Amino acid sequence: MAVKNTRIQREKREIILDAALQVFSENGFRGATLDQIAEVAGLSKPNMLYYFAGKEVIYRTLLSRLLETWLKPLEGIDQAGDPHKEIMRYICAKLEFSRKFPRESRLFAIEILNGAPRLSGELDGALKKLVDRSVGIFQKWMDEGRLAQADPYHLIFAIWATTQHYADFAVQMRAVLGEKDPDPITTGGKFLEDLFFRGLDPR
Amino acid sequence: MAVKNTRIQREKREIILDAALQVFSENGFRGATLDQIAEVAGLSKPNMLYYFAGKEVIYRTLLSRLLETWLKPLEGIDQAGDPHKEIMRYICAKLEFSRKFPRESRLFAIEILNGAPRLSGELDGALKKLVDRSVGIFQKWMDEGRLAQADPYHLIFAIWATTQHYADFAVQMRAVLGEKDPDPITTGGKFLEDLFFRGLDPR
Amino acid sequence: MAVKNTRIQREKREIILDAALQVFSENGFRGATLDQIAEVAGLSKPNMLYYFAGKEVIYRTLLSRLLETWLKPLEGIDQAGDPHKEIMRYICAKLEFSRKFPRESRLFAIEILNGAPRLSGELDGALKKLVDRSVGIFQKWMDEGRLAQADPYHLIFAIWATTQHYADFAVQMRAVLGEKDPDPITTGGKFLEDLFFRGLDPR
Amino acid sequence: MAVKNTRIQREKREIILDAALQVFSENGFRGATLDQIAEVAGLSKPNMLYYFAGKEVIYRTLLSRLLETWLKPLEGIDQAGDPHKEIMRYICAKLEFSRKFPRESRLFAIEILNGAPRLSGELDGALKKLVDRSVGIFQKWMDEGRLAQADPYHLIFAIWATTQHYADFAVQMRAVLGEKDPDPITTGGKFLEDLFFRGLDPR
DNA sequence: AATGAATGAGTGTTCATTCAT
DNA sequence: GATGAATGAACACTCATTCAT
Repeated sequence: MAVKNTRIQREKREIILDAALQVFSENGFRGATLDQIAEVAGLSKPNMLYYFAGKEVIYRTLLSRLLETWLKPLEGIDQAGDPHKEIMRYICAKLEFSRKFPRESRLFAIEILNGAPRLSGELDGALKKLVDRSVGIFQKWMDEGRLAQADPYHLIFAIWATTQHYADFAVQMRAVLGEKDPDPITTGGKFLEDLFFRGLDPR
Repeated sequence: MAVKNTRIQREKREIILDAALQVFSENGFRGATLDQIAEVAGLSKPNMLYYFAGKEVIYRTLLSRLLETWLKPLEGIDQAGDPHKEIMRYICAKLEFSRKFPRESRLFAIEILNGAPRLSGELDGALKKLVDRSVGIFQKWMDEGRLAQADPYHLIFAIWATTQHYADFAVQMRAVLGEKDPDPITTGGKFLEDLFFRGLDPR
Repeated sequence: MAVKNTRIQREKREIILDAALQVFSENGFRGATLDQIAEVAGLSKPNMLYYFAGKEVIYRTLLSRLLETWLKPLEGIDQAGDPHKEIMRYICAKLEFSRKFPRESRLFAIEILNGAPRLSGELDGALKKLVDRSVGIFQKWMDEGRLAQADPYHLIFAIWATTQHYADFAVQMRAVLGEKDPDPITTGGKFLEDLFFRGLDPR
Repeated sequence: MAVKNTRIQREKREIILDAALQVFSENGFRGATLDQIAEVAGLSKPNMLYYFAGKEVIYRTLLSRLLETWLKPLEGIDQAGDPHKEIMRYICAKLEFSRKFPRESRLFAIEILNGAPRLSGELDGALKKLVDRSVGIFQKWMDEGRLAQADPYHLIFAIWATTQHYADFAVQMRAVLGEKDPDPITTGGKFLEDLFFRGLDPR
């Protein structure tokens, strides 16, 4: 079936993708079933398959759409800006992403953990290009003495790791923190500024 | 039938658990099949089920065993030692874990990402207790001015996030780094010392 | 709703039946899908079902229409004519049918092979009557010494078998003949005259 | 699962193939369902799939096995023998095949009718080779004046067509003959000798 | 007259688990 | 201890048909 563009088509497709996000992010690709997705979406299974050709298609649509959103903030780093502010802006953007879109973050994490079988092409392509651009900016800043010398690639990895952790490992955080911290992401934001720009050694 | 403890019993159980680790860490609980595990283990499926009552049992055995290993290094932090050295020792221990046991790390990550349905009890118990102990040490160091003030819980989260990232997101790292860095974990170790103890602001 | 008979109605019905012939003759009744037929016909599936009540109806319409065409030449055998010429005329008519309407021939063959579940009534009726008429003519000719004595029923079967073979087993023929015979049906016509009226024994 | 060769394996595989022959020959590949086959075989569907990897495998196993049987008699034509007797021996062998294995004949016919999608390789290979051999013998006989001149390929086609007709179009024969001929194949054998070796022209 | 949307009943296949030996 | 055989419950996907407009 050719993809139509009527209002109802767009709406239903959104509903399905949202349901799919829910289910896939909880169980990964193989762990999710179309029955679950259809139930969450409030559709019959065949009706759902009227809008998407199959499980794989739903998943890939979800992933590629997600990758765009996921990469957006990285483009926003401005070489002309202040390094400290620019990096904190990126960290905060990532934390907000973890707050608002934890399911998307988990879906992405699961895909990578499983070896990114349905994403590898895009990782080598779009992602690599964007990372290289940011790395260039970081390197420039370091060369100009506006940023401490440190491996720029691993800096990006560290930002990703720490910020996504608030979405991906939320269950563990909650288990550890209990009731102590009702808003770990906000606390985390402050902590990360301390960590990234002051370090742990006392002054 | 009670689980026996003959040598052959123990050996076979080890072989099965190792195979299960392989398979579960690649596909998660639902994505793995007993057939795969049995094949990797070199046993027939019914024979495997002679040693473990079912899929769930294999998985849980694996997880709880893993949790022990996973928590060990945390116990090693010595309040009497030098904070910088102690924390770096822990970071390096975790990085080594990522290097030597990436499958274990991924298995653990997948379980948490899926909401830790088969681990929640242990997270609230053993893990929380051990974290609280370390947090106490960090807090003490901070109070004594030997460590910069920063949220000790989030410090632990940051250590976990950054170090485990080298195992869990290895595919993504390789896609981004290409051939540039043949040994990201070693580079990462140096980077993390820079990051954690010097920060990004230039001096 | 009664079937109307406007020009457009008739035209659309023809288009559908032609598409159905195409698809049914390639895959049999169960192997064909309404989607395929609708696509070949260039109609939407519900629109197609506006003209025919269902899959079964399309198939039966096709079959009964086919049976008429299929039986026509048999009526043409003229008792007053020359036996040799009359029979060869029938054989040639059947061969032409195989040349021009191989899909119809195959559809018919598949239906019979499957036990003629949707045709049995018509076989006992119209077909039997017509065959009996021809058999009567053959018998007469034999009684008059104008045709060699041979079972007249099996004579008809042999004509059917040999002539339809050129449509129904065309794939096999092509596999066997390769490029040797670009026009097997013409060669077949000559061969069949040799076979039927001279036999294989040398004179 | 590797194909085992225990007694029970062989027996069950035979039972399944027999059931499959029954069902496939009635409905063709797409028309047949594994449920039907399993029921005829008296097995559960998954159990059946323990012995054969899938529908396609069952079908292909059946076909290739059938092709062997089907080609056997063709090898038996003896160049040193009497042409009339040798050909009649082949015709009778084929008629016996139609009598004893009508389901096999129909399965084969349906496959060819559908364009031989799962047999084309074998048609070009084994079949063609064997036909060419027989054609050589026929041609020799004709050159020696021991057989009337006639296209040898089409002679084979005519033999196949007329003899297989007794299996493939049995339903139609019964409809036409009614109760008149309780044993059409025997009658057919006599008729075919008349037809092939005497022709229809009166002497 | 036409079509987008919807669905119940299949249909081939997988899989954890059990049975029998 | 070990394995071949068996199965119920799923699961992804198909399809003829119906509904609503």
